[in-house]
Amino acid sequence: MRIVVGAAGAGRVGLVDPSVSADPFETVRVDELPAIVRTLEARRPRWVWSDTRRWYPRLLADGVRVERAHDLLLAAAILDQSTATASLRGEGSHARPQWLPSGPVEAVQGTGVPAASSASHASLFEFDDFGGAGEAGGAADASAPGLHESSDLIGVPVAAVLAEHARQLALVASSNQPGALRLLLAAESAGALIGVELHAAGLPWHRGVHERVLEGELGPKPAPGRKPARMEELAAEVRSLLAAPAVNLDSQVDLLKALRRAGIDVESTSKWQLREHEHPAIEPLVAYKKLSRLYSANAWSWLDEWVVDGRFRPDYVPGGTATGRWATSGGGALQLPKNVRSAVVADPGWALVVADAAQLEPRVLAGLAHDESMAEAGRGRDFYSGIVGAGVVETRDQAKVAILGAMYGATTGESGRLVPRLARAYPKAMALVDRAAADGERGASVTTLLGRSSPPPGEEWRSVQSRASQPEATPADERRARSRARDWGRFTRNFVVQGTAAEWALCWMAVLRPKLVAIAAAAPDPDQRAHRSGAAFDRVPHLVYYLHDEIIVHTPRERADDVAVAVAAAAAEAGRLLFGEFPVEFPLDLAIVDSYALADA
DNA sequence: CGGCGCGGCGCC
DNA sequence: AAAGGGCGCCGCGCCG
Repeated sequence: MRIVVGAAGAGRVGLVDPSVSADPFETVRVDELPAIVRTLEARRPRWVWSDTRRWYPRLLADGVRVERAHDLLLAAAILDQSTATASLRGEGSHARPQWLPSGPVEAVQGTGVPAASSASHASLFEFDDFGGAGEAGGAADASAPGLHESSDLIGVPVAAVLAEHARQLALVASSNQPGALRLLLAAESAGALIGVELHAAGLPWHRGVHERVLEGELGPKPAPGRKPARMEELAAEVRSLLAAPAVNLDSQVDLLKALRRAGIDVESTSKWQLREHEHPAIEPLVAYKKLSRLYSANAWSWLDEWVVDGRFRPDYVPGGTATGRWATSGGGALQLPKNVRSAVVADPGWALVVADAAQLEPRVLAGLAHDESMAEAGRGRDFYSGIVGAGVVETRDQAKVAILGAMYGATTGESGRLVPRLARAYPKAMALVDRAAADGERGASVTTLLGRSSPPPGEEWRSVQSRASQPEATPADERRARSRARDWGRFTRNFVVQGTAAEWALCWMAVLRPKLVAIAAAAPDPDQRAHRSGAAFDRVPHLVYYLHDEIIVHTPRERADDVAVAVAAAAAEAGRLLFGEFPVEFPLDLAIVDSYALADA
């Protein structure tokens, strides 16, 4: 059963069961929505709405979780780009509606939900009607090129939502691969629910532990306007050793001049170039840069801005990148330096189940290409050792750079030299990525296993290519065109692997999520008040972090073993959803820990 | 003053 | 050790 949700006049929401009628079976005030959703959820519907990131925080704030959704915004971004639907879209009934922003998925402003509390959230439901007054008029603005910060898709009339849902179902049904697309849209929509839940739940963050890390590396918190003591010391040392008493180490231009005057022949100030030179100033300079990064990105001001009541709540953007990986907006959640991860600490009585998929991308490639030899190398624990065991290369490090080189399109260095050996051992896998690169080089789209397609190259790219094919093209034109073509080919080569890996990860989480709910239900908490008070995650194991191929579940300690079993089972199920009975394995590195920092050990 | 491109670097 | 793909955030420095 599906229930389509949309605006139905001033301050009201209409609920439609499309299998029965196009007219709402229920119309409620917006503040009544959580209650009715909670009731109807017992029938396990798939909720169809314009934009999960607009609708779901308001429900979750009242403690209402939903199991299934269909996110029209994310689904449209996939369907309107996919080669699987290419022959159908565009005209007539397949035209994308004007209320649906085109272009990449962007951050939604103002979805931040305060820490779960029992306060009334009625005010969170006040939305502008479709085309109504105020900034939300963007929804009715046919010229709107992208997703305006102010556009508010909860104001779209339920009839328009229903029509778009029908359009999408028709596109899927008449596509080249309806089964795969259905799975992708379900997984993408589950990801949207999870993204909102990750924000609402927050990552448990221990300010004291974090501050001890900072003091250990940087020294005490500096006074306003000052830099940390350890950075000042290193800066003074560098200035002295470069004989450049006034150089500003934070200025790339300034620093580069000083380095060259000191006889260090570098073209940039990047760490890897510096490391190729011998000079006493280099070690303290690299140390300064590392501390500078920590100080500006993840130190005291980051703590003040991002950690509230012991939780880090980044804004996740499911579908935020071309390949289907997520992005985040603010907080840098996907770039947390390893040395501050010790601050991720389970609540008392709780544990963290940390799991990452070992060598996910090469395994996905083996499955995509149906390369039995490559899958065989991954059977068991360590994929790279399997390649060594098969006699393809001599060392694990070689296996790793060769595989990365094959997936990223390396042409030079050790990686480039090793790739041909990989190609001889695993011709099917190599042919798949080579084909993806060749498609990209001629400007064609490539498509993941489940049907997400790469964006076309831009106008500028096409004009560079067409200029090079003119009779009067110069050798420089041709070189430039070849170079740009190969750049795009490296993108499409990686796209199919990275994008399909993102699909695996979405399926992993989508399968896991109801298992976590079931674990809580199987051993109900004696104290039920927490649920009724509106806190969605009290006593329930729940996802608190997601990083491309890695997840963290925060769970009552006595449920941690069950959670670990569920996480592993979900990984195996995800493999079957994508690759059926093809024998590619997806082993996890999994740990039950109090602190994220302990999961690496 | 804010906006933006860039170099650099954190993560996968 | 970097190389090859995907990102976001920071400070700097230039621009209007």
